[in-house]
Amino acid sequence: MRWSQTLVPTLKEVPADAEVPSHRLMLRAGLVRQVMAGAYTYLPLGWRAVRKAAEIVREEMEAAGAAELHFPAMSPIELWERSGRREAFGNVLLNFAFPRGDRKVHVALGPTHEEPITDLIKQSIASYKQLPLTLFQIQTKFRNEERPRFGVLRTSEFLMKDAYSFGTDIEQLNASYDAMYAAYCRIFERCGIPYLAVEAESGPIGGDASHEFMIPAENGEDSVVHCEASGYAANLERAETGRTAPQIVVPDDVPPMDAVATPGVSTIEAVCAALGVQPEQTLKTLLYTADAGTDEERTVAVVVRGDHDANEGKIRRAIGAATLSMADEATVRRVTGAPVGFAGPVGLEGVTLLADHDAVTVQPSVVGANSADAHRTNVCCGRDWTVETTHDLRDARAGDPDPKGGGPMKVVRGIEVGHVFKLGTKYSDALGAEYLGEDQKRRSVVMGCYGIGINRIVAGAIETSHDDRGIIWPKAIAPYQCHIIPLDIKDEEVMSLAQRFHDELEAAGVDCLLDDRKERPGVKFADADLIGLPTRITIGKRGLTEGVVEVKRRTDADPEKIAPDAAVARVRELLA
RNA sequence: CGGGAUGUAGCUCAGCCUGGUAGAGCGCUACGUUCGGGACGUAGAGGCCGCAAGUUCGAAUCUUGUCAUCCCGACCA
Repeated sequence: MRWSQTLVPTLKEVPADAEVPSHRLMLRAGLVRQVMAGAYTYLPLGWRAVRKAAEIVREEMEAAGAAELHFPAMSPIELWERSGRREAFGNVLLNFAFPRGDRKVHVALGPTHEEPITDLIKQSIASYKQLPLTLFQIQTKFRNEERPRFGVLRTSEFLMKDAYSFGTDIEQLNASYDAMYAAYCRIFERCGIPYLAVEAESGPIGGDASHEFMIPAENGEDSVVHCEASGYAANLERAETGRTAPQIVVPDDVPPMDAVATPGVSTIEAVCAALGVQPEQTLKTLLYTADAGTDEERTVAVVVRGDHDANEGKIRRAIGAATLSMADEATVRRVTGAPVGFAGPVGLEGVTLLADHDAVTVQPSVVGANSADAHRTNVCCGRDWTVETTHDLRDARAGDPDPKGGGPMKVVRGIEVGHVFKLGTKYSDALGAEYLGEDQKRRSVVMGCYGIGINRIVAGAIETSHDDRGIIWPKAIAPYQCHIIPLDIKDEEVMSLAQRFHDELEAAGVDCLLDDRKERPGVKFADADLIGLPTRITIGKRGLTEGVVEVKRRTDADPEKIAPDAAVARVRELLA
């Protein structure tokens, strides 16, 4: 491809709205342009990279035994009502009605495609003999992001590969899941991006097992707890800590507990300022309502150290509740006799009281007094309040012991590029996708679902691979693999050699961008570094008089001078 | 949805406080000189100063409203 025949609007200056490196570079290198918040146009170079990533995904999906199909972006809102996800997605689900004849058609734009595909399976699968089956598609998805950000990393419209597996039982599900997991590893390896497979909560979609594939990156939106020694990796919501229940020891030199007036002081920060203590010397008591609206509804008080964050998933599992939410203000008043901000474990009644492992080692501690505008000091667990045992109830932190015993864990940021999880029968139950088993019984199909954000592969690659001059593309997803720069486009020998390199490389399957603009060398070199194609051939009059052209990788500091006849072979070697 | 900031040429920004007919650099066009890491000169093109209402003889500038974009937080199958 000649530069003059495509559109590569590179930018010398950084657009003011771009903050993260991938966003700035994608704009500067002419890969994308913003249309509105959360929606981007992919220009020729950016789109080529997306297509290359998508093709790798497609190949590996097919190699793993999945068949591609394609859904419309729109589907009837009823489908989403039947599964209960119109409600669950809320404003995230883009949906609208439009007139058709004398009636209204109400559609949703797919944020993912569990509903349409389950409906399809309901219609097409009748027997266990047709299972297992894995289908996938690469499609534009729509989600009304409340806050789009980080350029192309978080948008309201994005390209996603989603695959769904259907099986008769858990064994078939597990086999499909493992095959997808392995395919994902191959995909990210082929794309040349670093990744981490981390244990994850399966979230509102349900299911009982889930992994996220993350690109470690400073600007990632998610936190990953990781131990290199043991290989343990989990996202923050999920990460266990290797802590165990400590012995509760009451120090014998602590004076009796005392009440202090703390008018209007309702946050840990304010308590510390008012009483001159550190957050880790305080305890916070959080009130939750478990299983709201059921017979099992109850109030739960959770005590964690002042500087720690409670983890709702862990609390929910500790008490075996199906749902858990922060208690409302009325409940807090009823239980503690005080407004929000003054709860404490001392004398708290009528609630299930839970404490995190670290909470009982704060001796003495500062806690809320369960009365307005007051706190207690010199509080000791085992003396002034007590629990039978303690649990792991808080978010993991850097330095926490690894549950696999590997040693202190680190917390790193990551960009989620892929997610695999076992759905079970949530959607097949809701939408009636059943098969007839060998035993003559009808059962719901057991499903798994597996997503990859294609745009995120591209943005994530740039986020993790660039320098101060521009992008450094991994070979597999670079828009072109070789950048050919004729320095003097009016010189016939230079130009015909450039064209020859282009044609020979293309014939050999190496795609090339030939910079045929009438620009000064400095401009061409700077743009070449910005765009960051893996290899570059420079052809100049000066070199030709010495009988050489220059070949270099984007990552090389200096070019190598070689005979023109050897250039094509050299480039192919460098790309191999 | 809460908090903060910003909208002036294709891009980065000045001008606004103190109202008087719109500026710079980069980019773009033409010509000349240059020509191996973002050249120089000369001459040009390019602006409902986000939008609306108001105050005023007069608004980029003051007031009110509104829209958009970015950042932090909440949210995020």
